[in-house]
Amino acid sequence: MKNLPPLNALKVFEAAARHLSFTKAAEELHVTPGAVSQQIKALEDYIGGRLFRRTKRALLLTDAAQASLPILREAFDKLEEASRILTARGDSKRLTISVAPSLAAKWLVPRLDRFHERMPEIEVWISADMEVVDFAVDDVDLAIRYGAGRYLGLETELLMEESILPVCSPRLLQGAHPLRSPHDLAHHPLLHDGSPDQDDMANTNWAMWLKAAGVSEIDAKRGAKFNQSSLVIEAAVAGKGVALAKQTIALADLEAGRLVAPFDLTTPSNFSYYLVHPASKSRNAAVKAFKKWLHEEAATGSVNSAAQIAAQ
Amino acid sequence: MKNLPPLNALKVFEAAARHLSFTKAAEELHVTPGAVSQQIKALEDYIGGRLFRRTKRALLLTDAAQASLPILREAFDKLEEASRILTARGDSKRLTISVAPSLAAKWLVPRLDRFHERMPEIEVWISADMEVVDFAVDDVDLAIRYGAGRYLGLETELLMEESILPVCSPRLLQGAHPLRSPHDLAHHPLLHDGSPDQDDMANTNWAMWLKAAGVSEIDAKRGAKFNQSSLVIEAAVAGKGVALAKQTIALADLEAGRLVAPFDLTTPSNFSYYLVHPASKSRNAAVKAFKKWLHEEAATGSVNSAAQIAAQ
DNA sequence: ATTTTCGTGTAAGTTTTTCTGAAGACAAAA
DNA sequence: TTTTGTCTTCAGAAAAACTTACACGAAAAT
Repeated sequence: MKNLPPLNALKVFEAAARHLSFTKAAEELHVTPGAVSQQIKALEDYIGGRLFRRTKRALLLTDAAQASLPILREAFDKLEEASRILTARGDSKRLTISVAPSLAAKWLVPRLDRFHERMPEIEVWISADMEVVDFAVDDVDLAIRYGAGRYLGLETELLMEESILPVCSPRLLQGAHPLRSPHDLAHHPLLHDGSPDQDDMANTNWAMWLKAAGVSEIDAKRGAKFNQSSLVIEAAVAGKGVALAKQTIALADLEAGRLVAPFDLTTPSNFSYYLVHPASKSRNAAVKAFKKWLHEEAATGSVNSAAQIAAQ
Repeated sequence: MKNLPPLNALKVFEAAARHLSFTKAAEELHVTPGAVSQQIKALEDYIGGRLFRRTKRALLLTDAAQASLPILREAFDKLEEASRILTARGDSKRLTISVAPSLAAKWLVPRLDRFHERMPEIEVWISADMEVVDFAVDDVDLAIRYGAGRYLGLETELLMEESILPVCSPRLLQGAHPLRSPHDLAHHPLLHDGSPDQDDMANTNWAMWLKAAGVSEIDAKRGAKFNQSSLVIEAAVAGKGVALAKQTIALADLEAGRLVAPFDLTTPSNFSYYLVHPASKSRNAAVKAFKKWLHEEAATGSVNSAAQIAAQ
């Protein structure tokens, strides 16, 4: 019965008309300018006329295009509204995220208010669990996992890489045995990260680190061991010794000055943080929005809003 | 900036919700029920909830889906309106069709009012010309050509096949030498279709026809020759002899009783009618509508509106 | 109570559409 | 003039949509 125009072409046209620039529209839509050009051409073929007057100076809308624009905007506004209604009901605005407790405490939670600012209508539930979740059983929409990136039957994408570095309270830089070189570690307890997800490959334990640093006289087994990365950090903040910490987990305390990195020797981890979810969740609008935000946070690095704002 | 839902899925949902049936929606959209089911599922994944309650008895809308529906309808109405505005300007509502004069006179023009009824906003211009059009030069949107279907660089699709049969005025069935068998043709002038697009392969000229009918004693060269198929028909209607006519061109006069087919011997032509246009026109809404209508007319066969209505 | 019919759901594979990447054309800015 | 920015075009790649084929359950028919 109906005779609807090509919808995606209209969407592209609306963006191009708003910016009066194919390039800008392409950016907004996250496609190449060529794709925009082709969609506009398709719509022009469909209507049998031009939408833009391509003058030497600039891009101008034809009268018909100009006239259609307000109506088009209304239409898209209504589509968005309809989408909002559909998305808002039931449990759909609750997003359940499964994260390891340390990453949750030291990385995700400190940033979460920024996501809430952006999408106040999405309620985020953090499920911090040492166990690996079963998407089929638990009602989890998205998991952030630290590992090698192989999760069969699930869609996986890299969120950020991890690296390892020694950190300690700034107080340890002064005092009887100030930390100046790796050899000074002899005078301080070592704090070990024994979290179960610990990368058992090279360079994430003190033995490996000391070897890489060329220090042989220190017993790598010395000191306390913690089963969560965040606890290692807490111990270091309390001045209990020098922790070999995950950079990501230590970041907030480093920025706050509660921790310092005494040596300029950071080694990459073989493990990284991955976003993992079942294929069906990949189309979910809330999951998409949260993933996008996570990627932005990971790219920004800092926990500080200021840095976040400056980066934009 | 914007966060639009998947537009095609919304379109499918609107149709499915309106019919409360995936199958009906599939018919309306000219796709299979499976395609509808998948689009609905995609939208359900996107919103993270269900759109339909699948009860044992029937398909019911969820509250959210129900609530979104009126807004969705408004949105699509506005999109249609925008499309109308875009299509209505300039020369876009004028469709120029290139047709051979005989087909124009005897087939297309008698039916054209039915297209006008359906799409009153599209103004159809008939360009009846013996010459084959050059789409680049003439401002032609669509051509109907009689031939073998090979037109390089242009999109081509079969409209209908042609067949050849002898026709004459009903008066020739009575009188001194009534036409009862092909042998009776000896007493009547033969009318020849010498139009330049004439199929030069077998069975479209009297010599071939007579041979096929097993008549050897008649001189196939006898009688008048016309350079347009429609003129042959006119001569036959006027009782000037027996024409070997294209079925399509003769149809209107046969239905009106001005012509009769004295023998039950119709032979297919090697040529057919093809719709031809440049690739860019294939997306044009007006061209699409006209092509669709042409196909329906070709399938219906009859010129009569009554038959047309009955067939629906 | 079976069997048939009808409609939805799912999987695999194909077709169509859309997009990218690379190059070209053209005009404005340097 | 060269450089830069923007639109356009093309072939090929990627993604989306669709078809075909079949499974399943409920309603209708036998």
